[in-house]
Amino acid sequence: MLQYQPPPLDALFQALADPARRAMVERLTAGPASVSQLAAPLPMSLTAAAQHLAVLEAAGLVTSAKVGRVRTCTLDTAALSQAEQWINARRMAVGAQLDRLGDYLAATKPDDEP
Amino acid sequence: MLQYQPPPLDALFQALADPARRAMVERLTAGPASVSQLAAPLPMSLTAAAQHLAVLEAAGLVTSAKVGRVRTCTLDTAALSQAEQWINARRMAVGAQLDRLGDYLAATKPDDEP
DNA sequence: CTGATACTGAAGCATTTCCTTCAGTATTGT
DNA sequence: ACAATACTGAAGGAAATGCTTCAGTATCAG
Repeated sequence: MLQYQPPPLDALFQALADPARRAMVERLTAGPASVSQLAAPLPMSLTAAAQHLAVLEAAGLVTSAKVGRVRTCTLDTAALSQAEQWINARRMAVGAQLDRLGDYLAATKPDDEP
Repeated sequence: MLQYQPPPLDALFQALADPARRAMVERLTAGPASVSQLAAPLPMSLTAAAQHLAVLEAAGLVTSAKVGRVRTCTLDTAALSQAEQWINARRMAVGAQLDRLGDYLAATKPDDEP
C-alpha cells in the first residue's frame, strides 16, 4: 500500500512566503472556491493565479477536484498545522533552554549573594 | 520616534523555507552561537552560511552582535511566533466556518427528516 | 450549432535565490 | 612581529520563481 507522505516543510513554508498565495489560503478559510474566484481579487492573470494554486497544491495546502469545467479548491488544514507544529516545537525548545538556565542558576548559587 | 515594524510575513516564511536556515534556527534554540558554529554542520562554504544568516536576520528571526572578531547570533522568538500566529489564525477561521455550517444545519432543519 | 466560460499548456523573459571562488580586513594567540 | 582565526565583500553563474502572452480544450447556456 502507498504511504501518505507529508509534504516537506520546504514546500510548505515556500508556499506561504508569497502574499498572493496567502491571500488564497485566507479566502479558502471561508470555504471552497473555484480557480476563477480565487484569482479574481489578485492583480495578475488567471494563468498566474493557477500557477500559484499549483504551488499550494504541491505543498499539500489545498486539494482540488474538477467537476464539469470548474475546479473547486479546498484548504487542507493538516498541512497548515504541520507548519505550525514545526514553529511551535522550536519555540518550546527555546523555553526549555531558558528553563535549564533557570535550573542552573538555582542549582549553582542557591544561597550566595543574599 | 521610530516605530518598530514587524518583518513582513513574506520574509519570515521565505526564511523558514530553506533547510539550512531551519537547521540554524534549530541550533539556536539551544542557545546563542557564532557564525562558524552555525556553519560547521552545513554542507556549504562559510560564506554561503553567512548569507543564509543574513536572510534570517533580515526576516527578524535572529539578532547578532559582534564582539572582537566573533559575531554571536541569537534566536528571536517573537518573529517565530509572528509566523505561528498567522497560521493559527487561518486554522481558527476554518474552524469558525465549520461552526457556521453546524449552526446553519441546526437552524434550517431542526426537526426535518427525523 | 454557436458563443461564452473556465480553465490548461507551452513558451519566453526579468528577477531572485543559492551557491561558488577569490580577495580583504580585523582580531587574537605565541 | 607573524600567523592563524573569524568573518566580510564582491563578482559570477546555474537554477528556480513570478510573471506574461498566445493558443488550445472541454463544458455549459441559449
